[in-house]
Parts: sequence; structure tokens; C-alpha cells
Amino acid sequence: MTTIKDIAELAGVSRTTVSRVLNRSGYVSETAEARVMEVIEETGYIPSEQAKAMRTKQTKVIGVVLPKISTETVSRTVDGIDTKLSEHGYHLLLANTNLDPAKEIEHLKLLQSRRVDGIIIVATNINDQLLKMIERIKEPVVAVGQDIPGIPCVLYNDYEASRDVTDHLLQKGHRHIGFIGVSEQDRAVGHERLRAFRDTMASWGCPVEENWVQQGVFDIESGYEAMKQIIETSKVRPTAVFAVTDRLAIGAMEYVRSLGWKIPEDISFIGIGSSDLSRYSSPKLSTVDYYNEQAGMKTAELLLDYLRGDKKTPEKFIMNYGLIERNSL
Amino acid sequence: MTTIKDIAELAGVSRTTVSRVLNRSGYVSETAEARVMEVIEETGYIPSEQAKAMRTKQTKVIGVVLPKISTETVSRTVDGIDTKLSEHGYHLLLANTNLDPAKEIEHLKLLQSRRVDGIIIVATNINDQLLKMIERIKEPVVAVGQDIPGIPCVLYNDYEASRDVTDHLLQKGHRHIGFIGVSEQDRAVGHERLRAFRDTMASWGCPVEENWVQQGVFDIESGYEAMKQIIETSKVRPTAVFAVTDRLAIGAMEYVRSLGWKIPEDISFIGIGSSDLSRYSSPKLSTVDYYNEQAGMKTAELLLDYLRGDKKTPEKFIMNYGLIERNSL
DNA sequence: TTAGGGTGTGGTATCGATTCCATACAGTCG
DNA sequence: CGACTGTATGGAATCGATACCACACCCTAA
Repeated sequence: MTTIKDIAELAGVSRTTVSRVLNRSGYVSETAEARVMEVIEETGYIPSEQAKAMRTKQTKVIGVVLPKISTETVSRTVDGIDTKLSEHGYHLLLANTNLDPAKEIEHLKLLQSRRVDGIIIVATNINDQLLKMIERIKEPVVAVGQDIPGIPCVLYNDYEASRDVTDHLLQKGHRHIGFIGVSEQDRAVGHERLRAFRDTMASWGCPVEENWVQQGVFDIESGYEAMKQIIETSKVRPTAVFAVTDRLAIGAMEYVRSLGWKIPEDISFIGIGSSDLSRYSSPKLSTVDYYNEQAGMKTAELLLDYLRGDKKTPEKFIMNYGLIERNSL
Repeated sequence: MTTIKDIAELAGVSRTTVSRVLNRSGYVSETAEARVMEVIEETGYIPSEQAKAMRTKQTKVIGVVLPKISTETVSRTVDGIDTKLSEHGYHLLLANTNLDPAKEIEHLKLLQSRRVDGIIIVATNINDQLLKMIERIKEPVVAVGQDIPGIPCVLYNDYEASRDVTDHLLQKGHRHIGFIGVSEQDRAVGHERLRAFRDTMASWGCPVEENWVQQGVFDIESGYEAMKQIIETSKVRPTAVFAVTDRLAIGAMEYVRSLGWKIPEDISFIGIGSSDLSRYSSPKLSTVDYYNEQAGMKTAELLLDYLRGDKKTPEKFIMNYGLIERNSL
């Protein structure tokens, strides 16, 4: 591998001069610059960011901690993050946790050992140990999709979105509404959305039968199973079902269709996520668009502000959302 | 930031000894090791992979060049790649090109400047300039989803898959078959799949009306438009349509549904990709599963072999595929 | 007694860049 | 004419780790 030293020798100048040409800093004569550029061209020399980072203490790499890249929400968010950060010369280093708490901590350490300039945490569950770990990190850390105390976050308005969805169903005349959620360990998706559902139902004076509320695990199959539970165990069957993710809703629709029911005549559905799936399911699923890509971009901006030292106080940015009504209700 | 020097001073030993403790290399007395470990624990010292890489010439980072992360095919592939590589202590550095040829070259340079240990190219279009660039790269380069001469590749069997799909439609009795493709610049998806389609039609003695063959650009909308073209311009309307991606097929189905046609009674559809969409569209779309995640893992393995120096000759690995018949035909 | 091998430790060069400091020359101003 | 400023260049320290080499010690076998 050719180094700056080789270039210097071939061009008959010192390493310092080559460095100056590379960084357009200080004084360099035109002849010297021309010679250096020529040699660089000939040799195909590419300076080592590594060695550069060593001195400048800037790697221009941002670590991204995420549960799984191959989900729409996450990959869209990462797309937004990358769009914004690459504009500023940053690269993304992936840290896939598969939602394993031990791996999350390990990955945070690994990112630090690589001296990333900053870390973005995407929709990862938090626990006390993780929180302590994050506090000790010197580099800027920002999060998207989950509220982490003490650090800047881009948050989805889970409570209000869920309230609006429930409200919408109630306004449409539904009084018996099923709910397919996920583990309440997941604060945003599991806890907040359920809380808003219960609150809104209560504020309309609508009791919620316990069997109407079921839990799945983020995939289509578990939506199917949860719906089966609702239908088979409920005393009064719901006329509408609110699932906290599109996949769960799609699974739920699958089940009632297997019973030969008509959607939305016999039962209505709504999800959250505005996935591609929701646009082309049958019938088209009503949902809530969380604008993940924009959220990713906003998160990147928050991090960039942080890196520039503009803001020191943790800022919570609440994203907008859009209710999309389609044929499923 | 604490360094190995600080640890050495605090523990009352030399940097060398600390290094030996860190790497379990050479001889270290138990007392020395204990003291060093203690200090490391207290200070929360995390060694710099940066500096380490500087000496060892190994960054343990693999660059991944891809067109866009938020597509099912790509994100699944990356998932597979990461699963395998993280097992061996490698991290992934993302390089998003948005299919911009200039960016591809730039990204390859940037990855080299970061001294990645290897590069994986995911489903990116190739052109002469890119090819020359790749040839000059000293680090191992492998590709998945596109045949790049001279380097190990994991390839999808586009020709055979497309032939099987066409064959299947023909065997079902269809003789007028529409085809929605993409730019032939894209060798795998655009060129090969179309070639197999034409060959197979020809081998059955079925002429193909030129208006049956339309082009889209990878999204649902363009599938819709392409289908519109087919319907509006064909002299004889096809009874089946083969779209080279699920999205195009979904868009195409959308259009005929907007005409009030029934699928598969009035017209049949099949796509490629086994996307989530295909499983939950209406009707469920027949498709071909390319096993992207496995392909990603296989690609990672190829790269690992390469890194170990096991193989020097470029190896082409052809992936299997599975035809999935659903209600759309 | 001495040569040789196993242990344990530290000094120092090195990786490839940046950056501070020193030096040198030319031109300008008071 | 001396002081100063602007231009151009190179030497050497530095970033944080690894790794080679040298040295010191203790033990054992010839």
C-alpha cells in the first residue's frame, strides 16, 4: 500500500507538503502541488482515513445500533439517517442486536472501541443496565423511536396516534373494539399505544372486555393467532380491531377472512406503520404513517447539532404522524 | 480518553505488559495481570481498535456497497451478511449509492480510504468504469446478485428461474403472456430475465407481441403504468403477466383490478422476490423465492474464505430458488 | 560451573497521517 | 539598512496501539 511517505519521495518533497496539498492548508507552490498531484494520480494513492483519524480524533463514522435491519421501519429510518449524514461526509457502522440485551451492551462497547464520532440508537428496548452504559458514553448519543432519558430523541407520538386511532373507530360508531398489542416491555409500541387505547375507551365510557386485548410478537402469524384468541374467547365480539403494527393487523385480517367474514362489513381493521403491505393488502389496510425516513433524517440532524456543539441540552423532538384511511374501515 | 499508557502508569507496569494482558499473548505474571485488569475495570478503559488496526493492518470492518437499504431484497441480504460476519468479529460499514454510478465509484474509494478488510457489493449495476475500479482494488471484493467478472459472486439463477416461470405459465395453458421488466442495463433483473422469457416463449413456438413487453423502474406505480400500456396498446391481450419483481406485479394487479377484472379468472400474474407483499396481496401473488438472507450468508462465507486466503480463484456460487404458487394463477 | 531454556518485563521502532515549530528567501516599508 | 510580512518548505513530535528485541532471573541438565 502506498503511503504519504512514498508520494513525498516520488514527488521530491516532504510528507508535510503532500499533506498540505491533500488538505489544501498552508502554503504550497504551484509547481510543488502539480508534482504531488501528478504522482498521486499515477500511483492511485488513497490516503488512510485511519491514520488521519488517529491524529485528528475524528473518524467520521457514526455507529447505528438497531434490532434488525430487514424490517421496513428500521431500514427506512436508516435510509433517512444515511441520507443526511452522508451529506456531511459521515459513514454508518452497523450494530445489529437482534433485540438481545447482552448484545446491545456489547455493541455499544464495540462502537466505542472503534472511536465512532457518535451513536444513533434505533428503536431498541431499554433497560437499567443499558441506561447506565449509555450515560458513561462520552460520544454523542441520540435515539429514534424510543425515549431514552438524558439524551436527544426523535420520538413518535405513540400516545396521541393511538388515541386518534381509537377515537376514529369510536366516531365511526364502533363500541366493541379489539386490540392487538405487543409486550409492554416495549414502552413505545407496547405500553404507550395500549395506554392510549384504554384511556380513550374509558373517556368515551366504553368498557373493554379483557379478551379483546391480546398480545403478539411483531409478525404476521402472531396477529393471526391473537385474532383467533379474540374471536374464540370473547363474550361479545368486537366490530373493529386496532393492531399496533400493520403486520399484526394483516395477520388478524387473514384470520377473519379464513372464517369467511367480510372486511369492513363484518369487522373493521386498522394498524400502524404505513408499510407497503398495508397499501396492497386486501382490503387495503387503514394505518398511521410515522414518516420513518423523515424521522431518520431528523435524528441525524440532532446528532449533527450535537457534534457541532450547538446544543448541549437533550432535546426531544416529537414527530408528526398521519392517519391514512383506506378500505379496511 | 484513557489510553494504554494511562493504564500502564496506574498499574505500575509498562504498556507492553498491558498489551499482553489485553491480547493474552506472551508471558504475564498473575499479579501483574490482576493489577492491570483491576485498573481497566476502574477506569472503564476501552482499547482503540483504530490504533490497533494501525499496527496490525486489520480493521475488522467490511464495506457493503448497496443501492438502497430500505428494500426487502437488499435489507434481507445485508441481514444475512451481518449474521455471518459478526460471528467472526467483523462490522459492516454502509455505502449507499442510490444507483448513481458516480457515487458507486466514490464510495469504493471511500471504503478503501477507510482501509476496510473487504468489500461486498450488493446488487449494484456495473459499468466499465466501475469494473476497472474494482480490478484495481487490493482488498478482497465479492458480490451478490450481480455477476462481476473476475471476482467471487453469489448469483441468483435469473435465467433458469425466469425460464421456469415462463414454462409454468405455458404449461398452465397460457399462450399470450405479458412481461414487465426493467432496464436491460440491469443485467440480472433486466437482461437475463427477459432473455429467458423470450427464449422459452420461442421454444414453445409462441410469438411475443412487442406491446406485451413493457418496462418499469422497480416500484409499484411503474408496474401499474406498464400494465396500463400493455392493456391499452396490445392487439391481443395477454391472459397472463410475468413481472420481474413482486412490486411490479402488485402494481400491475392493481391496474387490472381498477378495470374490474378478476384475478386469476380474467388474467394471471406472477412476480419474483417472495416479498412480504406477495404473501398478503389480494389475491396472494405467485412468486419466486430467491432466499436472499441465505445468499447474504453465503456471500459472507465467500468473503471469509477469501480473507483466510483459502481460495484465490474467483468462485461463482449459484443460489437455488423456489417457485411459490399462490392464488394469482 | 556453565550453557541453555522457560518466564516475566520493559525499551523502542513502527503503522500513516497531521501539526507545530524552525528556517529561508523575497519583497516592502519606515 | 534593518525590521517585518508573506510565501514555501522540511524536521520532528504526536496520536494509541503492537511487536520485536534485549535483558534479567530462576531452574535444570551436562
